[in-house]
Amino acid sequence: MAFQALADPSRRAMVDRLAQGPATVSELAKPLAMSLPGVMQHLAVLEASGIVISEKVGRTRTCRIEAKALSQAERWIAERRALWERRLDRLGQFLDETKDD
Amino acid sequence: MAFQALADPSRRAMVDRLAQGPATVSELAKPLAMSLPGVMQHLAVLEASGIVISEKVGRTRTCRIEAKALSQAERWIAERRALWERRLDRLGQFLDETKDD
DNA sequence: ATAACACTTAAGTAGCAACTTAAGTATTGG
DNA sequence: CCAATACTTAAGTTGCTACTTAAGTGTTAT
Repeated sequence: MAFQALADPSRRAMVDRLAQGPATVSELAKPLAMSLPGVMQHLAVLEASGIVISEKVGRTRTCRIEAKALSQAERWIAERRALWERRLDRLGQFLDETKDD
Repeated sequence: MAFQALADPSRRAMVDRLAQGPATVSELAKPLAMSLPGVMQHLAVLEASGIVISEKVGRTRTCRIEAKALSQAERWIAERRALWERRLDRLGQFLDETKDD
């Protein structure tokens, strides 16, 4: 669900902003050429994916990044890439070892 | 565009398979409960994102992972996470340094 | 030649995703 | 109190996504 969440440019902009530190919904919305309900919907997707957590105090909701969900997505990619690159390395090694036949 | 590509479970399954090594379109399709044209469309998305490269020889098309595109997506996440975690570290440090006032 | 194989193209459809506007609910400062 | 603030809910629209089937195009084995 994390990749789904990161697939949208507006949501990536929100994550980008939150990487600098917590922000309110309005602060997230400000740079986004979009209505506030639109931002809320994106926020809901980010929260459902576990990438963002928010908490309401008084009338303002403050959002922050949950690093764990980001790590998980990061690791998914890293594992596949590592598998593939290890394969390429073995292939290269094999070619080197057999090149003077 | 990479996150968009990785957002779909069928496409992730294809990447998963390709991480083990190159495969033909039919091989990718086999475990996928989907018509071949459906698989072709997913493949097109993966290729457009740069995550997969394919080459046709004779009547078979062989697909493989392009690690560069995966690294790029991985780094996008890593950078944001690092930024956020560095922030948390600074905060923890600050709290430690001022805890005996 | 011709049949089987491995895609490929085209065209259509159902459902989802990303918005919108309008109206509503708590908080908070004056 | 009441107006402004900061979201929140509901409902509708539009466009895109993930499929499908049907009908190709080359390639290879017989």
